[in-house]
Amino acid sequence: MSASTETGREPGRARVDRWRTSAEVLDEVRRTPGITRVELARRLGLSSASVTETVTRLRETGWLCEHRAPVQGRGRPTTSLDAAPGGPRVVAVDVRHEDWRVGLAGLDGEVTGVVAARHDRDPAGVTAGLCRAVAEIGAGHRVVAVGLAAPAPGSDDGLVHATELAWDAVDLGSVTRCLGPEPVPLRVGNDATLAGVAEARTGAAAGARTAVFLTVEVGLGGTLLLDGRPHLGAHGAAGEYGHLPFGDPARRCACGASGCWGPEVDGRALARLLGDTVPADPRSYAEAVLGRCAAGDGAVVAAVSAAAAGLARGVAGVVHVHDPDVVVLGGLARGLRAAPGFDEAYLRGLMAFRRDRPVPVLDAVHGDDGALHGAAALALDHATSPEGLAAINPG
Amino acid sequence: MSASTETGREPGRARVDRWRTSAEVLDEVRRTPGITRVELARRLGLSSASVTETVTRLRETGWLCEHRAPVQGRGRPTTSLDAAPGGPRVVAVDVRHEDWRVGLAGLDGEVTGVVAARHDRDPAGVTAGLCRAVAEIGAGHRVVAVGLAAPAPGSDDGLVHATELAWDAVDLGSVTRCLGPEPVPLRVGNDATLAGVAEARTGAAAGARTAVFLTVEVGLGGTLLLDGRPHLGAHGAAGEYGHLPFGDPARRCACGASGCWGPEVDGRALARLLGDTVPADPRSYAEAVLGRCAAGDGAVVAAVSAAAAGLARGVAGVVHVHDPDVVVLGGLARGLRAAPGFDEAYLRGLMAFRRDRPVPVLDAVHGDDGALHGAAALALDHATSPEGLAAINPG
DNA sequence: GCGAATATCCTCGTTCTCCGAGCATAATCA
DNA sequence: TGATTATGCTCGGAGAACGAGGATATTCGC
Repeated sequence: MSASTETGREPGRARVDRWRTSAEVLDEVRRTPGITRVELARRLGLSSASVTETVTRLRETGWLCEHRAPVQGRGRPTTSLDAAPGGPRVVAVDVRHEDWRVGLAGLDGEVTGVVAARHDRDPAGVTAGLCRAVAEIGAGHRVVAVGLAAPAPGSDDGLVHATELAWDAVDLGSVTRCLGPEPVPLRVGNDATLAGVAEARTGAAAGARTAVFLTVEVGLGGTLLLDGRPHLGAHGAAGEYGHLPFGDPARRCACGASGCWGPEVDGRALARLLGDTVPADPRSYAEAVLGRCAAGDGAVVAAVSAAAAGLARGVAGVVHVHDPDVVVLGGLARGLRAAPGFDEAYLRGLMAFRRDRPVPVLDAVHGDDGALHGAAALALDHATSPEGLAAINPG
Repeated sequence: MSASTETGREPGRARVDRWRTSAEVLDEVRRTPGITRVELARRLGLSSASVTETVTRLRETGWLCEHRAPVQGRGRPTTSLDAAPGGPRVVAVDVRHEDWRVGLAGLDGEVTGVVAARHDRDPAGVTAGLCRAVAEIGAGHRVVAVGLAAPAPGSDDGLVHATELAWDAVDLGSVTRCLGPEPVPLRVGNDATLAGVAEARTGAAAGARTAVFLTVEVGLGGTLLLDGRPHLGAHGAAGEYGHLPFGDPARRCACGASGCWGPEVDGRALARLLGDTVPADPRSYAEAVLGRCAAGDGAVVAAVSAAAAGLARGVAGVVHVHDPDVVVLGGLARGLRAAPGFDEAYLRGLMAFRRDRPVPVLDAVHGDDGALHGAAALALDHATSPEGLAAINPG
């Protein structure tokens, strides 16, 4: 409806469609590295003849390599498929409040050769620095897409609106132009969203059809992941779990509403519970408090437990709405989950029928690299889509 | 992972794939009845040659009919596509607490010839009655699928687990066997979910990419709709919005948790606010109260407004999480939305940046027929999918 | 150690979708 | 009435997936 500008799709459906099976094969290999040809044929419902054809093409285009699979029993041994070492690459970028990082990833999604630098939030400076780093990292590789994580909603045109960095519409499109004369597509995603994507692909929620990722930094954010893809909402603003009114209705939130969940579980909440003044940097304040909690400071333990209970109660509510396979907690939420009282509060918040088999609540495994790894996944998603493959392989 | 039983998909990918474009065409015609061939080609990126081929096939298989489109200007006039009058049909069934209804629908989704009867929740009796009604309504038509709405989670095997009807695993598969020797697929969906589907297809949320449907009966339920498809969750238990802890944490809910939203906005909440005893039938009690509210009874208006404010506050929270294009309210929620104070409480509950353009909150338009219409949509979804079309058209 | 059994891979000819080009058709405009 | 314009139809070609059958590489049994 609203995409009338994008529908100038010239009749080239067949050009794209011929890569559809290849895209599905690459998806399976990403999901299950080392998958055998036989298993691949079974999952996709392809005949062995078609697998031969498709795999041959993906080997010729550099994506896949094959090697003998360990023999299982009688019969001719099959081969397993993996990302080819010299294959196409994507560049992953994570722009954070005070620094940025750039890395390189292949089909397996592993980010290597990470380069980092601090920045002063000056758009021109950041752009120039990123350009250099991207060009340097991508040199000698066939870079087919760039994924970028930022404290900003997603975008495909390179315009980044990051209010936290005071960036209105900074054009980061030039970052891809340093890679060569050929245009390289750039995908931008929200950092918390992409951290969730990383967990859903290769982290604590790997394999989950429905997963919820929640992270506490300053406030609380997250994303609903369906088959590893984040639900972004109508305007890319979904996932504001921190502004569910689970808290005290009398307490105003900086967002303009009241009773918000986020300010009840982060560093500001801990300061309030401990009688401290509002911390300038709630993130590091909270880390310090969690450290004292682990050391066994009685008053601190009580405060952290109170925040943890508030977090747990809300997680139960979120479970009721989404019915996920798993809930993954990132950032400070991991520390709160470890606090005494979390599990009890979680069970108490669940509907009775769920208590026998409560939805698992797990710690994120990507840690600080979640957004960067998610950015690589975002770029690979594009590059391995039928559209992306068709764009890379003309003719 | 868990669907290892279903993967016995014999290499027949091509058999199914050849109907993919046909399925897309049928989807477009459902979305936009009377769509022209030119517009169709534009949206799907098809050449006119391919449109000719696909439309010819869908005319020959009875799905579509064509007639001259009103001329726009110069040039050869195009034709518009519609559901063929004599085309394939689906049967829609809605099983409710005390009665059931059965109707017939074509590609346009309009349910006609509805037959209804009361029942006593006896599985055998209901099955027999439905069988007769389905056979009678389907007689003389080419019925290609049956959709069934029930107060139960979805299923594809005909086994219905409806705790509210005290049905553990009632097999309604026989309902489709009355239609003839050929097996007809049966799809079962939750009634509230399907009411949401109906709104997302042809109701207040038509065209929305992301929509939220919330309905208040006894308690509060709903569903998140993505491109008209409900998010069911890992176990089909998603959408328990009524058990988000938006309410008073001191108030225990029958579900086992506390502070649940649902009991704060339904008939039980109204009774509490008015100082009445807990009503035996909260649904009809609430309707009576809403009637007195409309009549202007002061105390009643205050009570209804309080419940409406609780509903509105929670709707704002749900908006923050899902960022929908629209929120649709069904059941008693419509009455609450009309109460004084709803809009103000909704705006107050929203994050400040959303208040300039608040996500619209609209009344459901399908009324009591939502679940029945959604069941028809569910059946049509299956019948017009590539798999469904391939199953109907052998060879 | 060697043939039988087994499971997989590859080759070949067929089928079917979608396409582009060119022509046919049906309206408006002058 | 003919020029213009937009659309539909026909036809041959490109390419994906398939089924069948032969080739290949392993284990099993003796």
